[in-house]
Parts: sequence; C-alpha cells; structure tokens
Amino acid sequence: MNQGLPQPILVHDTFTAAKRELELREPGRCGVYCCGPTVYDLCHVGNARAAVVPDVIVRFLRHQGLQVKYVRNVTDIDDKIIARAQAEDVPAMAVAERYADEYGRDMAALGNLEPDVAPRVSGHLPEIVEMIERLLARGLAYVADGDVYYRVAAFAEYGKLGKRRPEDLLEGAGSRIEVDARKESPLDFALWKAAKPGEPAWDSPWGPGRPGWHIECSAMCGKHLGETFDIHCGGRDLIFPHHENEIAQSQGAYGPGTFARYWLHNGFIDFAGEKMSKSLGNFFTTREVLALHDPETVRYFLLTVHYRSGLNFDVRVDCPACGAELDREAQDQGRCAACGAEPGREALRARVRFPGLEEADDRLAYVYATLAGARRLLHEAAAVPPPAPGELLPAFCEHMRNDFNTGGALGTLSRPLAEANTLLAATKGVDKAARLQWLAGFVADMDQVAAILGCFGADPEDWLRRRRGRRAATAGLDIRRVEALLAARREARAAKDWARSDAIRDELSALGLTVKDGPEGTSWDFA
RNA sequence: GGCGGCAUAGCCAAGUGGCUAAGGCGACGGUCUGCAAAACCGUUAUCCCCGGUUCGAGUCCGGGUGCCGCCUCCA
Repeated sequence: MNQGLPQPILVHDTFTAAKRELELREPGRCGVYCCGPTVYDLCHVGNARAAVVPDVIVRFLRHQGLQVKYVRNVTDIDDKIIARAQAEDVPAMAVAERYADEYGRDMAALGNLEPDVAPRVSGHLPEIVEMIERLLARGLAYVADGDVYYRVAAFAEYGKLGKRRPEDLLEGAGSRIEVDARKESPLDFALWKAAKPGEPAWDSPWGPGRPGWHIECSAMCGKHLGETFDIHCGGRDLIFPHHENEIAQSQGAYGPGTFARYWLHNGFIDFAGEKMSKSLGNFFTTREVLALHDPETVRYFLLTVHYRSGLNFDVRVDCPACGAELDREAQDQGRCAACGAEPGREALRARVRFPGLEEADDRLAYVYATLAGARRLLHEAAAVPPPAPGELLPAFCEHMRNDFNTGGALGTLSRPLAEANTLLAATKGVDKAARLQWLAGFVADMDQVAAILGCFGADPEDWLRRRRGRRAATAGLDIRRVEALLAARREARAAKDWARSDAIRDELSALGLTVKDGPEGTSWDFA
C-alpha cells in the first residue's frame, strides 16, 4: 500500500517485538505521541534523550514528506510535584509551572522542535473524567472510597506489551506490590485518587481528587491524535506498567485494535556504566551537562548510537591536587587514593569531565571546519554550477529508513567529509568547475542532513567561534596574550627565525593551544 | 523467582542470511610542512562458547557463560 512515502520505513515495534514496515493509519499523515516529563525538578539527561529521539524521528518523517502531528505532553499533576510543593510551601501548580519552563528551555537549547501540541494534565480534566466514566460504564473500572481503579482482570490483553502474565505478576504480590484492601486485585491501578487534606484537587463524580498517572496519556492521545494513531514513544522503563496501562485504558474505552499502532522505546543513559541514580557519580541534569558542552555536541552525542541501545556517558574526575584519575570509590569518598588529598565530593563534582562528549565535540568541530571551508570556497567562486546530486543524502536516508538508525547514518558521512577536505586542499590537478559542483552538492546534502538531525545546521564560522570562546572561558585564557604571541611568532617566521618561532609555539602549547600554519596564515585552536 | 535485552578490533560502535564485517577515537606508517599541527592516504576484527537449520549465519533456532534492565517512582 502506498503510504505517501518515497520508500518504505522500517520501525521496531515493542508490542510485536519486531521490525515492521511503517503502515500509516492514513497515507501521508502520521500522528506521534511522546511521553514527556513530570515537572517536579530540572530534567536529567535521560529526559533529554527521550525528547531528542522522537524529535529526530519526527524530523525525518517530515523530510520524507509526511504531514506529522507531534504531541508531547507535560505531566503537571503528580505526587512528586505535590511533595516538592509541600516541602517548599508553595502551590503545586507553581512548582509545575516553574519546571515546565525550565524543561522548555533545555529542550530548545538541544535543538528540539516545538511539538505541535504540548498538552498538560491540568488542562484535560474533563477528558480524563469522561474516559474514566466510559471505563466504569463498560465494567472495566470500579469506585472505592472516592478512588477509581482499573479492573485489570477484565482486560484480557493485559500484559501483552510488557510480555508479562498477570499470574506471574501476582506471584510476588506480597513483597512487590502494595496490598490495598480497597482493590479487588493487587494488579489494579488507580484511575482517580481521592484527595487527602491539603492536596490539590479537582471535582469529579467520585468526589474531589486527581487523576492517576496513566490515564492522562490515554486521554490526551485520544483528544489530540484520535482513538487510533501511529507512533507512541517513550523510555524503555515506561513499557511496564505505564504504557501497558495506557493500552488497557484506551482499548478498554475505545475497543480492540485502537490506540498506538507502533510502540518505540528508547534505551537508557548510563553514567560511568551505571544506571542514573541520585548519588554523586552518576546523576546529571541536562542543565549541568549543557554548562560543560555545546548543546549541539550533546545532541550529536545522543545520536551517535541507535536509539534503542543504552548510551554510556564516561565520567572522568581528576584529583585537583595531583591530577590522578579518581575511581568511583574515591569520587564517592571525596578523597584521592594516590596523594591523600581530600577535596570533598562537591569540589570533585565541579571537576567532572565527559570524555565521550569531548570526543563528540572534536568531531563536530571537524564537520563544521569542513563545511566552513566548502562554504568559503563556494562563496568566493565567481559562478557556482548547480549542485551535483550526490550519494551522500541517499546513503544517509537509507540508514534512517531502517528504524531511524542515526548511528549508521552518521557513519556514511565520513567518506564525503574526507572527500570534501581533499577537494578543499587540492590546488592543482582538479577540474575547477567539477570541484565546485561537487562541493555545492555536498553542502546542499548536508543542509538536508542538518534538517533531519537538528545538527550541523549552525553557521560554521559562528559555531567554531563560539566553541573557541567557550573553551577559552573555561580555560581562563587571555585571548589578547594569545594574539600578542601569535603576532610575535608571525614576525619570527617572516624572518625565518625558526628557533624563536618554535619557542613561541612551545609557549602557546603550554597554554593548551595548538597552532596551524597554512597557506593563508596561522590559525590556532585548543589542543 | 518471573520477564526482557545485550555480547562485533585497545576503546566506542553500525550491521534488514549472501560481494572484500560501516564509521569514530586511539596507535603505527606515509603525503604535505622549515619542523610541526590540521588535512589527506594506508595499516589495525572473522563477530563470547558449544551444537543445529541453510548452498550460505555476526545475522535464524537450541543450550551454556557473562553483563545489564524491568517486575515499586523512574526517560
């Protein structure tokens, strides 16, 4: 069937546990829902990945010509928000408002497109209540003391997404699942929670209260994407119970065969090989990482591996006193085993480095330097022939069509980038028109790659300038002193005083810089 | 205990049964350079183990081993 796509796209669907060809509910159109954050604190890097992944998927689907409606919710009613509000003695909605803003800032910094709709739970109480009433009417839910629970036993499909059998789940009921006398079964989950004194509450047929965690997504999907839509995204950990429960609710309300047609789940981010947890060495907010690296570098790094794989952030901390690399234990103790210094955990945390991101930053700089060179050459040319259709974009898209394989797609760029640099360096023996034509095609293709990835799209010169400025700032470098040294070295080189020239270069390299002497003069960068 | 995932070079990593197993980092050799740096070129793996299916398997099936995750809030 024609899907309104130039070529078929394969997607890995969690429900069927297999790669399937994307068949749209309506050719040419695609509805995408992404489970967004619960806004009770600054978002962490895992949240960033969970947003970048669907963002790239949406960008690619649009690039392939689909009309995409992208919905990413914000959970602004939740126990953790209430807990934080009570701790700070402010209204819960104020907490939610604040962190929803912060989330928006982080997402924008990372280059994520605005979703078409960013619904909030607090704006969908009527839809939620209506859905619960539907479930009650169908015998799939029951009221107990102002709470409403989903009757899991009444939904035969329960457990299919998460590959779980209700019997197995019940086995560990005593220890794993909190037993609540009001529930018919320990597996039943809350659709509506009666408000306790002091908690924010909304009116409902069952008394004042608030929605359970899962029902919001079912209700918001229904409202903004319809009873059935194409793609539902989220982190792996949401498969069970969150997405399982969404299916139970939505199919319970709308009938079999409704709701999301494809379930896409992204893998976790680890720090230093461990799942994030709130101990020193392996929990980082997006904000913290963005303070150390260009947001585009972070985005690029997130896209270097396939979205379903785990992604490890190496964490490196060196002792401020002796420079020794500290292991995890030393980091937790805030003490250097090599020299005995005790800088403390906080001081060490301030010295954290992410080698993977540093490598990614270098790679991005290479790409931008190549683009800068190509653009400069094209700009200087009197006449540029129309771009030659290259192989870059088709090869790139072939990987993207295979379950949005950004890692594989990025790999296809290496050859063309090297080729571009070869052409840029070639001064003789190349056909000038052919060279310009190839480079024009390269730049045109890279523009499209940039639109798909949300990377490589900045002005190359600006990006490289920003990078140097950022690194100069973190290194506490005095640019004027660097300029003075470079001027002195230029003089020495003009006089062919190599000894002095090299001495100045040594001085610069002691500052952590490297100089490059090219035909168009000397440039410098960080080593 | 139940369920799921992963195992590819020194490190990271792509691989939709079939030509010489992408790519990046690192290392080594070379071109360029006053010397360097950058850039470019080249070298750097038979895919955890055992068995099976197949004309053909890193890719499918079974059994091991080892990591990791979920089953409780979690992206």
